[in-house]
Amino acid sequence: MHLAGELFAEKGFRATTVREIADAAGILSGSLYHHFDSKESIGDQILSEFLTDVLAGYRGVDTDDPRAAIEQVVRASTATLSRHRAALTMLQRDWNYFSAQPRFAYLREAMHEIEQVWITLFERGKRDGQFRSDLDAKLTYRLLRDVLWMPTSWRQGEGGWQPDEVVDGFLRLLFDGITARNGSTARN
Amino acid sequence: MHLAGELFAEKGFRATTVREIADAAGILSGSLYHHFDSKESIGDQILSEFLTDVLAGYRGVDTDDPRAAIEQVVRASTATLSRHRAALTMLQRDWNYFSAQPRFAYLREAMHEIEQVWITLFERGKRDGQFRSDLDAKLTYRLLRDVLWMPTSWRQGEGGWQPDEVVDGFLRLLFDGITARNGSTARN
Amino acid sequence: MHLAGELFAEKGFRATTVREIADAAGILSGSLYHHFDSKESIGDQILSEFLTDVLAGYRGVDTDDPRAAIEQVVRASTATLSRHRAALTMLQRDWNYFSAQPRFAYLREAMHEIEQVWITLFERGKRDGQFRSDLDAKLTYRLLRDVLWMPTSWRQGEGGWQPDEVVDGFLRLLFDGITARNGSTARN
Amino acid sequence: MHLAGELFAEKGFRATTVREIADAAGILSGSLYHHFDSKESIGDQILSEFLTDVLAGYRGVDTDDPRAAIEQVVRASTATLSRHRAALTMLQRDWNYFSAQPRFAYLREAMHEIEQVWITLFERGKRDGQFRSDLDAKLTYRLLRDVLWMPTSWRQGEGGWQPDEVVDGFLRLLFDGITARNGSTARN
DNA sequence: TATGAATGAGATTTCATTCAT
DNA sequence: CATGAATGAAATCTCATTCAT
Repeated sequence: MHLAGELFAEKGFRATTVREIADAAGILSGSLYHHFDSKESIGDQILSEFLTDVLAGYRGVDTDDPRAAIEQVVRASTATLSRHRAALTMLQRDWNYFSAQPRFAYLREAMHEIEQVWITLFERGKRDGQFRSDLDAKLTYRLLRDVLWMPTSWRQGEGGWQPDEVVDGFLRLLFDGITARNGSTARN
Repeated sequence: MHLAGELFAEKGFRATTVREIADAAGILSGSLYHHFDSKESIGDQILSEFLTDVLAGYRGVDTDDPRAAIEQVVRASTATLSRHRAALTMLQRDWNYFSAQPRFAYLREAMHEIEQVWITLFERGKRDGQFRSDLDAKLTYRLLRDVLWMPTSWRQGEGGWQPDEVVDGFLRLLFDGITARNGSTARN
Repeated sequence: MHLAGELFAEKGFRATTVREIADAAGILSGSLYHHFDSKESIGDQILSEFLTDVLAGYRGVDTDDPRAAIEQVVRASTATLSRHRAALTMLQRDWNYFSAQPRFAYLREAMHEIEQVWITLFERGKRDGQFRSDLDAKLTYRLLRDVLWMPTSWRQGEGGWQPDEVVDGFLRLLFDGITARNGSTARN
Repeated sequence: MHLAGELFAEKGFRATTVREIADAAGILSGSLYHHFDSKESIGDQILSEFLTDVLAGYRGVDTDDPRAAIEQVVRASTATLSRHRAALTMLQRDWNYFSAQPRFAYLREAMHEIEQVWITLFERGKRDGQFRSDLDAKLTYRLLRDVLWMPTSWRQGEGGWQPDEVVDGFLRLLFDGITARNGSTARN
């Protein structure tokens, strides 16, 4: 349910009451239970759809060039993430709560698969000589994920940036950093 | 209260019950109220100490060189943030909850002051020719803050990185990106 | 409805939900209301059919000899009860619930009629000298009814007894007790 | 809690609400949870105390003579049962509900131990020649238990019998039946 | 200061029943 | 007749907070 996701994103999963969801849907709280088994099954549905979508994006990479692959992953991620903004916020905010439950074991599995994709790309780029040889693949992934996966709410509206601007700015920063230089390599 | 902060960091502010805090302290829940007015006053105390400390770090910058200043700010932030991991998690997770309350108005003010410091540094670096002239100062700040302010739990232990390694990796990424190049400009 | 009765017997009237009955019938819960006015009307139908049947058995006694009459009543009761196991369990388990409602006033009336039959037989047997003169008719009836009316689930299958074996065992116990004696007076 | 047991006995475990218990105790429903973890833990406490007491009575038999032992068991049972009238009714009424839960596994175990005591006594009496040799020990136990364990509510007040009268009537019935005879063997 | 019983508001969930289609 | 969405009352339970001792 889309409405529920918005509320979970805005107020947090625990802090959002079933009654608030029902109110937003224009029905009584008890009536929600015709559509869902429990509050947690709503969260389950939102999160599992989200991760299925994210993984599909990662698996759709169709190039062997690490730099190009990273660009594809970033653009795919960003698109997916903005489509599932609510789910992403839920995941960030209540990761400890969700990931501790057996029902949500797939969260850890999906995150692990995602990490592997990034690390593999970094390592390949280092062997190719395309990336700095002293790059710590795992550390870099962790730092990146923090940016890419940050609740994207501020990326729309508030700052007035278009999604593409944010992605371009991010890729530029990722490949080249902020230092001025002759002949930048970013942005094909 | 330090114990309370740890619990808030682990389970979230809302999800942590007063009884859990009291249990951790080895007293009964009712007895907590001899030490604190309310659960929110515990949160208030933790968060305000945290932000006071962060701002002190930002105000301690003692150089006019943007690049050096950014390094100082990053190192100071990282140190402060790792000292207040609990507070940081609380802020991230329940930002909407806290920032909506008049009692926590200082949160927005502090965040605004921090943003101004970064933007000023970026703009000065662009004028100096030290940073790329097409850098979007505000966007870059937002992207950076996401990394710097991410709950840092993963940065210790799990990956086995020392704090300095994380900071260095971050600065290197920030200044130079991941692309290989002759004559890196990063430190050490 | 037979399905409903089985469920009431298995889980109790209160604990059985309308949806469970509908599920067992292969329809949706709302559709049940095309067949019945309410959950209680299902209970009403089951219980009234049961008691009608029981009373018919009691009224069918066609001998004046108390001992023979008791045998007839016991055999008739046992047969009826095993045909209405579900109803019997409902009556036992939720007697307080049903008997407090005006709709189910006939329950008390039927039970009273049954008690009168037994007491009359005992008193007649005492006058005849067939039964012990110190027999407390009412107390004996109460003790007996407890056995006869016990939910008979254990009497089938589990122990492997045939219905006749149970009845014979009961009658033998009733007439002679457990003590060994020369020349038993029990049947077969 | 004694009050809760009375209500459970009167209305059934499921049908008794936590609020009714709290009302009876003169507190609010939420306040009950200072004393008990859950409604079921109240039931647990009541039932386990009851069965502990019953088993103690059975284990206290101090004679090898089957007839005397049965009398001891009956008298002990009756005393215990009347002390735990509420628990007994709960057990009868909601046996299916309780015994299906892992938490209440001890119920089945206790009932099994009790059954063994009776069967052993009957078998010994048959070998001694004291009881009828054609007595079905298990069937007789089941019939007896139905009487002894029937909710004893009616045994007080309504009929006006003293507990001893009921026990004596029961024992007389058990040993000798209802048939008139020269020289009864009942009642030492 | 600590205890522990109690409060009272509110959360999630259940369920018999209704009704437009 | 059946569906399935919705109702609304009520049930169990949680939890921050208070207060007499």
